[in-house]
Amino acid sequence: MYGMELVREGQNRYRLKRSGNMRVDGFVYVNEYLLPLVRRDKSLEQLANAASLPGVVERVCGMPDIHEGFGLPIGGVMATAADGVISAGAVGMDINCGVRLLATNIMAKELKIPFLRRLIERIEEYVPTGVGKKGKHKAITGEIFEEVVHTGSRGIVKRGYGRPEDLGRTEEEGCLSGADLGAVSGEAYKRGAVQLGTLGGGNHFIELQVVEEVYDPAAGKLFGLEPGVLTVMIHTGSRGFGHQICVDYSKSLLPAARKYGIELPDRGLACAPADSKEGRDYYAAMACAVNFAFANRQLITHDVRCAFGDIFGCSPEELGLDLIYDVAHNIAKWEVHGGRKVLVHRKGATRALPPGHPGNPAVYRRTGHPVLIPGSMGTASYVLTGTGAAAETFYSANHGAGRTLSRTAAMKEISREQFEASMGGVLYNSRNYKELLDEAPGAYKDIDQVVETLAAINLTRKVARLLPLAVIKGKD
DNA sequence: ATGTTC
Repeated sequence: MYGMELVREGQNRYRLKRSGNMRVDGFVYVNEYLLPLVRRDKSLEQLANAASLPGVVERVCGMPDIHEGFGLPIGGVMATAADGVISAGAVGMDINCGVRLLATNIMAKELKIPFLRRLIERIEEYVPTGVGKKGKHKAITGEIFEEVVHTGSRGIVKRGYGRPEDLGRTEEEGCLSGADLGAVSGEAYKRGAVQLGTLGGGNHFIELQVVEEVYDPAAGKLFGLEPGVLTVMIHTGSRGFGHQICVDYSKSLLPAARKYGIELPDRGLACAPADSKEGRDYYAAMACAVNFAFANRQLITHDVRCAFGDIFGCSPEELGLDLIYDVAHNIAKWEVHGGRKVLVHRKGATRALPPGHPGNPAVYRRTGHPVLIPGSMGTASYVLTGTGAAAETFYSANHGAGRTLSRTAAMKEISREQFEASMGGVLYNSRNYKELLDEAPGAYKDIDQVVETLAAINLTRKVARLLPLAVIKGKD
């Protein structure tokens, strides 16, 4: 359909030149290791498709962890003007899939392997994991769910599941405004109302980690990250609730696009003008799922703190377990870029505001907020900060390692020996390695390469590298 | 990602 011509624009940056119906160019950020990977699937074609949508501004961006998705590639950023479109497929199935990181005041080397195992077993007693699981908190009723989709983390913290300071350490303070449950289908309501406080499956996890290296001691100190410290990373999203909202609106935005005379390059990019009834409805429903996901991670944080308190035999407060930050990886948000208000769709991309930007929480104004990048199970994760130079990506960074094998390919191609070797002794909760093969480190790109690609050209700054000790994955 | 082939 398009030539997919990539022109090198200096180190690690390639321009996807405008052709066909594209309204803007694309920037794709890859190094020598990642460049061949980006051509193995339909990522570039999907990026070009997004660049053809009405109202798209400046450029579409492909992060180093880019891979083929539904509509927009995962690792894609698209910003649209106030008179442009909003697209459900450009946010993704798992709305506000995201990550939060807790810092303890415990030195990881003090913990023996049997103790770590007891810790993850106790966390699993609190947090249901796996596809289709329902929440355990009897007090979290349908009524609370209805409030939470409008108030996000706030509705959870005010009931005692968290600390007031957690809110200021969450993107959007844990609540995206404009949510309206009236825009959500009965089906989505039914699936979501019972899933608060559940981890889910796929790439979601709770991981115990140790700070291996700190690159920026000043930022590290502010974040509570010093070498040897035990951290907890929580990666989950809006579960069946966000999934159903994406499915519902990907369908209903098809006739809407026709109605407004929008030529769709791909059904996966079904969209409507952001300022239309259909577009506003999607935004209102998406915001419900965003708030659900913030609340979900908040409730799980509470459960993790309880589990630590149980196993250490003290109050969780004595162990630190402070929230460092919580970031969204799949979201569309109104932001000001280049002096105008645009709707930034980030799908598998992390907001990365620069130091001094007023959108940072007060506590992180000087450094820029922490940018949390989970690696695959068994491999390192990173904490970064944004830079002023990243204005060209609408202040966005990559969101993880990014897949290199599909789930089915990974199940078929990775042997038990390869799996165990790649895990390097990291504890995991599953009794059967086969349940985890689709998430094996070998199914993902090299996280160090992905992170270095943006850091090398000053689009991010590395703060710390974290190594996994024990991981809880969703399983049946 | 997902009541994973509603």
